[in-house]
Amino acid sequence: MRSSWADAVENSAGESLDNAGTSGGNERPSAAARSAYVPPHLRNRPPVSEPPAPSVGGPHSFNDRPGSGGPTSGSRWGGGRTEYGRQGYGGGGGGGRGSGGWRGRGGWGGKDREVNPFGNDDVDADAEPAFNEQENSGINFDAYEDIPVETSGGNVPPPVNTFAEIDLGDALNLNIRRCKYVKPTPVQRHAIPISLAGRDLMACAQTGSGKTAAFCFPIISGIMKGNFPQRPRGVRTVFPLALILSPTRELSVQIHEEARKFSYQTGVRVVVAYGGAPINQQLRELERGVDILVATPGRLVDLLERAKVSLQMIRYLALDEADRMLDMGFEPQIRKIVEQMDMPPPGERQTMLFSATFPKEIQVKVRMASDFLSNYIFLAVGRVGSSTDLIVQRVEYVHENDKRSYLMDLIHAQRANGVQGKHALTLVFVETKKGADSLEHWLCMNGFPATTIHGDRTQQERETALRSFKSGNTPILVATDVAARGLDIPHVAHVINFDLPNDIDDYVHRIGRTGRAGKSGLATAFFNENNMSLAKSLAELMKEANQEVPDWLTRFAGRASFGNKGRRGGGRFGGRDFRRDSSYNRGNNSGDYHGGGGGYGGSGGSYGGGYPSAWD
DNA sequence: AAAAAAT
Repeated sequence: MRSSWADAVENSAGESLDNAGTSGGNERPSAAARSAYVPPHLRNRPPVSEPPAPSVGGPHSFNDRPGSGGPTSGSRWGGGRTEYGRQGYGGGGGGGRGSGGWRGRGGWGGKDREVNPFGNDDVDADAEPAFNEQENSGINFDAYEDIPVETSGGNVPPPVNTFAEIDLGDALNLNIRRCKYVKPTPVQRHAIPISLAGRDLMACAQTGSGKTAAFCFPIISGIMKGNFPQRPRGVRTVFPLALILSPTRELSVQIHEEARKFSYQTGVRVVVAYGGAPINQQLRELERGVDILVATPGRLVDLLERAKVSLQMIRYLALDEADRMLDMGFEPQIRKIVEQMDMPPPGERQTMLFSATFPKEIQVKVRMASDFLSNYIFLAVGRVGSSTDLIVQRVEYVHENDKRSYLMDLIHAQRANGVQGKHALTLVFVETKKGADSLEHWLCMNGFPATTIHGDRTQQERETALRSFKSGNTPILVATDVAARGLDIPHVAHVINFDLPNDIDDYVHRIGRTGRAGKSGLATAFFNENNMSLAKSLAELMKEANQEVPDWLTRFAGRASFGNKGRRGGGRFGGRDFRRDSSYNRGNNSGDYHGGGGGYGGSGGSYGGGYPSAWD
């Protein structure tokens, strides 16, 4: 009954933007309207009219590598980009509030004016934003109806239904309109009031559901309205008020781009710092003043050790992809930043942890209740577009040696169906950096325009590859897990797990690169004997998302001898508050959380032993 | 075991 590869791709690719699978949908934009959609983060770019004509040099002509004859975008620091570091605009400039900190030195005034991150369609801050586009927000809100929401902790502020209900301030409200956000997504509805109330937060919301805005809005609003002590001047150290950490450089860049839009003409300045790029330009940006610093951990530690940045004025700390930030590889760095530098302790700062997944092990191991958070609220918003029916998930048994030929079938089917191109991007995940290079080379040799992103490439190559993919010039991107989390790439129609990850959470994040903003997508996985440890959790995840689970996978999942772990308390939500798990409210663990960090509010008693665990 | 993240 299951159809062939080619059928699978044809069927899903043709409808991948239409078969959202939810009821209603009568207001879904037409195909024509959709193709006119320009995602927020691309609206300030020069229009990509036509891809450069492929040079006659063969398959490599689409490659973005140096000397390959592909499109040559300017490098971030090579002067090719126009949206950064423009000088000589004359004086004036925005600055919603004229007090305090670096603004005393001139703020946006002086030589440079704040560059409009919304591009040319927004000529004047006072003018009515252009609302003549077909789409309103790019978000399919039909997909967000009846999302299960779980909150726990004491005195949880009630959710809001509109942005108007929240007093975020005029300047920020204007930017929300410029972003064409008409109403908050579920995670925003719940998280923003919690955050505005000053509460710490651990938030689980599925991929593509608007987490960035959920933590940016309260931070920007708080900085605009807050009265902060004058920050030291005349020293070469800068004192940001907010810190946003993320696990990859590209994600930090993306968060920075979003945050710049949200903070446009609010007087709040956002700066990004990450490795692999020359530090001097980042230092110059910092010295011009910084309220919100977006950074990757390594570069931030470097800046702290050089005393270029001090965290002693931090009032807001946000960890995006927080479970990744606190896993084995990152935890020491994060602890150093959060606990061993000059950052104020929990309670004196507001801490927000966001992720689409929150394995219980992370919550427990790091003991975030007492280490990172103070009297926090746990929020879980059911997955939309990630492991729901918004993403059609397929898994096929493919031996290692057959993978390339299967991949070729998939891509051929897409091309034959005429859906390859700018609006049907294919993201292929592999396990290793070498594997990524090798597969990219093979695809190019076979006439398929592919590029690759992984940690062995230079930062310039990585960013060029991502741009080339996003623009559709190179509609196939081969990636390692560096691209698994957080990246918002519109028009990814198909995620292929050429090599499956070992961890089901990584799978969730990977397939979440499609089905963004309530749109649907397709995810295909190649499964073989090397992936047995994933069988049980994968089968459970797919079943939970109403996906068709092949019989052979169900059989593998049932064999305990494979050391299957199952889904670690994932359940209907992206995660759950470990405080609700009875096993952590008994025995020697309980003291860590009830006695340690000041508890978690008045309703704590209801989480005593014996709480029925519907998810374990 | 691999990937990511400072130089």
